[in-house]
Amino acid sequence: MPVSLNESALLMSADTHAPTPPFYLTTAIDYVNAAPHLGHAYEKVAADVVARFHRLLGQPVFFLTGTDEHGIKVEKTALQKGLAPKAYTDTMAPAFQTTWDLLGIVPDRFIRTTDADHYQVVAHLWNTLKAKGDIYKAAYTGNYCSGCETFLTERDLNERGECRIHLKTPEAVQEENYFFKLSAYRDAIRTHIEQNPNFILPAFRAQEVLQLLDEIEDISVSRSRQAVSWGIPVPDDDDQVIYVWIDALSNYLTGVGYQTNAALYERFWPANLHIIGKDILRFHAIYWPAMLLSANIPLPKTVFAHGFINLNDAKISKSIGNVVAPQDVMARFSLTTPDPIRYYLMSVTTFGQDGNFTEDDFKARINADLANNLGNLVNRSLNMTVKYFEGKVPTLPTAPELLYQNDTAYLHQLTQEFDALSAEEKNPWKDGYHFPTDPGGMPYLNSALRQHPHYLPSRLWDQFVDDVRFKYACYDFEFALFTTFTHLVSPVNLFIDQMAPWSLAKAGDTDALAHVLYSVLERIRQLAILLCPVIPSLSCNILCQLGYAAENRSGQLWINAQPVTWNHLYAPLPYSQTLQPTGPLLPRLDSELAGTAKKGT
RNA sequence: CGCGGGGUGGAGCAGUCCGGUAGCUCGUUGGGCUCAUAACCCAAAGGUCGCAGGUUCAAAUCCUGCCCCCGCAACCA
Repeated sequence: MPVSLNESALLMSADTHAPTPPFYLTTAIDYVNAAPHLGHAYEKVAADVVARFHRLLGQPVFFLTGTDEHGIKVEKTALQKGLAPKAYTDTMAPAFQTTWDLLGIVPDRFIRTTDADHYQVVAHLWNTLKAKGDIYKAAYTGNYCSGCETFLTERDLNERGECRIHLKTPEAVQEENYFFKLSAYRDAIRTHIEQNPNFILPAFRAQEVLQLLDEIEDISVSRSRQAVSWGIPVPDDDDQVIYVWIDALSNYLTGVGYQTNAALYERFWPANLHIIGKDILRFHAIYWPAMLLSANIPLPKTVFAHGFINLNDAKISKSIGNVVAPQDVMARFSLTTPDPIRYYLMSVTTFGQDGNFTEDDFKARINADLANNLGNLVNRSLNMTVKYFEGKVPTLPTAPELLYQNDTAYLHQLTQEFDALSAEEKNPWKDGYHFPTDPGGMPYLNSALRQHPHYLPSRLWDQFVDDVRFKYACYDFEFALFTTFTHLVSPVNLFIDQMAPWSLAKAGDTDALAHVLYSVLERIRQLAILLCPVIPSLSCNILCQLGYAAENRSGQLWINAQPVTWNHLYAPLPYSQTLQPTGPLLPRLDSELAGTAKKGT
């Protein structure tokens, strides 16, 4: 049965009527000198979750990620391997693309800084800045290490000021380079940060940037061709090559067709969100806006600096040798879907803070939330429907289209009760995530369920659903997921225990049984949609098991060849739809089932 | 005296602004149920809230001093 959507009638939340403006987001582009690991994946997963969330809201989304391929390190590595730089990066870029593909990350474009249109954009931007008078030539003094044959930065030096690799004090070498008048934009950027509290997130990072601003000087934006030949040439100066800043940052413009695709560019620029690591905040919060201001291009709305994922409390690092690729995790746990990794990365820590990946914690979280709580809920519910209703969605007296708009006595009662709550209880998320509790210590929703087990519809449920949406919109993935599992998934399990459908079946109370199971299946359907930004393939699996023709492709879910949007939350499960149960959603990690799955794959 | 964040039951955290029975998730133990993936539901155990003083009838929460950890200060995702 096709899903019938009547938006105006079915929508419960007024603001889902809000217009759906385009949403453009980017990740940092990865330097191709090493293979992608869990840390790279973290940022891309987060970006993919944001992209899927905004697609779910019905917004046109453009999601850009890619690789940074120029520079001395790539040049040297290529040389060691006996390859031309481009030939070398041609072997590295696909490693990133296939890893993202494996993780279900679906960018709208994968940009490489070696792409032809990017050369065009960088040259254009350079000329624009130069025409503005913001690029000038001056002497650059750097710490040159003859062993490395390159300029070193502070971090390349040890406590004694020596090159960490060659243990030699680098010599101060001077060369003529082009500089960008960064200092000219100091005040404008400070003002912009102060007036736009969402420009740099989390907020404490904005404070750091404001401090940094006091110290900035003009930056060198080119290198001599002898020092670095692998890069985009400076227009009209064969001796100079554009250094990383202008080259790498401008990928965000190239990606949406700046100078090459006016329709795309005008639709999506300025970017809504640059997701970056905390290590490169300075460049995105100061250098990048300065260049854009100079070129008279509107600034991005938000730069979000995320933290790093540690591995067993240690920084992921080649020298420590604890680099773990997403593929390693999938192999270790015989995963057939990347969703556990996605779920773990998004729930392990508050986005913006550092997180920590350990095998034990991974196993514990995935088992507790995805296998036991959600997976078992799906499994037991479908199982009972097969057993008691021959695998078809039970039929209720009320037409499904009316479930979410009928002002039944029950809803009336619930509404009254809800309205009687104090303001604080109605908005449990004010300030510090307060959990209103009944005297038994359970969250209020559970208390309500005890008293009103036939809880379709439920304003409390919708309250939490709205809260989940709000948390996603704020990039608070941890709490979006926490709320989903604690206040939405768990209560459905509780509901089943309270109603004991197996007892109803024995007593032959078919009406009550139908109501209970329909309610449960309908909630499961909603949960699949709510969770799809993070665990799209499991969500798709659930919808398929519920009997829908569902697909997970192009970075979103589809039902009957239509993209799933937030409105689908209130397009209830059709009666009599035939379920297609396929067994446990996700085997417990390290369980016998997991072992079986291992043999199977 | 650089700026900022933090030290709460086994783990990870909330609560601190606006003092008043110490809360959540996971884990552990016991019980229940049987539809289910050793699952689900219920209950219990477990903390002198970094240390020392002070204010107060009352301090995790306010004041003072001290100890420890972490982030930022030109390119490590």
